[in-house]
Amino acid sequence: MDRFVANYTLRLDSKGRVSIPAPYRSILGRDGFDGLYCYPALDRPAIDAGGNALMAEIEALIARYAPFSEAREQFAIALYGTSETLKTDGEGRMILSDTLKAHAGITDAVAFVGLGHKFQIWEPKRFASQLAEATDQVRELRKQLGSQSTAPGARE
Amino acid sequence: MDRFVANYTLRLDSKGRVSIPAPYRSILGRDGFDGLYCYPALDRPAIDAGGNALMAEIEALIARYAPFSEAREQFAIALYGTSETLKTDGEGRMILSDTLKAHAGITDAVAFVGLGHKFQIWEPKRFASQLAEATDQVRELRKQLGSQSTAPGARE
DNA sequence: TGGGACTATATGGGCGTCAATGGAATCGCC
DNA sequence: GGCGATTCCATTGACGCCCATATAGTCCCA
Repeated sequence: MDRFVANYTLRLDSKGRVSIPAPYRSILGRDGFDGLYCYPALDRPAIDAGGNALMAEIEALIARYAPFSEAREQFAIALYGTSETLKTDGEGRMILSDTLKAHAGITDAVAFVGLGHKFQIWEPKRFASQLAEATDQVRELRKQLGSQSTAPGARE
Repeated sequence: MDRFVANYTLRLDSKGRVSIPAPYRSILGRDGFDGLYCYPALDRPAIDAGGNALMAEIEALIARYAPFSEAREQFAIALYGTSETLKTDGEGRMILSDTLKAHAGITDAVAFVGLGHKFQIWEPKRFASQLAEATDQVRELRKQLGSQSTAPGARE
């Protein structure tokens, strides 16, 4: 299966449009999705985005609960209620809603970050610091790993 | 299959009319439903609404119980008995009945909230707090899922 | 191997159409 | 003949769609 990888930083034009990186577009195309399915990430100032694969994932999560059950309604409100299917124009651009931009703190540029089956959209500066933090953590973890004689396996 | 997603807040005009969001209208149209099937949500200050798909779901729910059983009668009364089929005007607007507006506490604006196979209509402020609650619950559940070794599609 | 043509991607802008909303006009029932 | 309800028309702002330009990477060919 195709995966979203790498990261790209692109600018919004005066009308708030952003090009979806061409590599991502072709993956979405093969996924058979016209447009872009996205929603605010739960505990990060970022936007989760993808195609049918991502939507199926959300659906599976909700489908585990019986119709009309309390839990299902709550999930549906939080997940479907905040999801959007953005249209793309002939040039492969989209327009982020104000809600999404506010959640991620996006103003005039965005960073697309591939996460495999989906990708995230960040405000570039926030992504940079997020990436630095993640890198630090990995570096720290490597130090610990390096001092061990046996293969990793222990958590923390 | 098309799903109701995202949320839109629209205002009632002086005659109590509200536009049904265009994306929802097109889904209802494809569903082959003229008008809007709706009823007060069972345990929330909101209105459940949809088309043929929603009606079929309710029918399936009721059909699970034996004819003339107490449960079936109760469900039928609660759901069918309170359902309404609202007409839409040429511009895709509807007029909520006083009963429905009272149930949801609606006065001069409403929030349409996509839940996949159906959507709900809320008083905007109430929806905001409900959404916050639902999001917290999902976030909490995701933590639990994240601690499992085989996490099903958890929302990042 | 270096240069030039070509292609594709990102970006900018103009314009027509549609959606949301407001109000007027018409029809119906009492 | 009122009065509410329904249908029709008007406005405005946003959005979709189209075309233009630039820049970078690629390919071809001398």
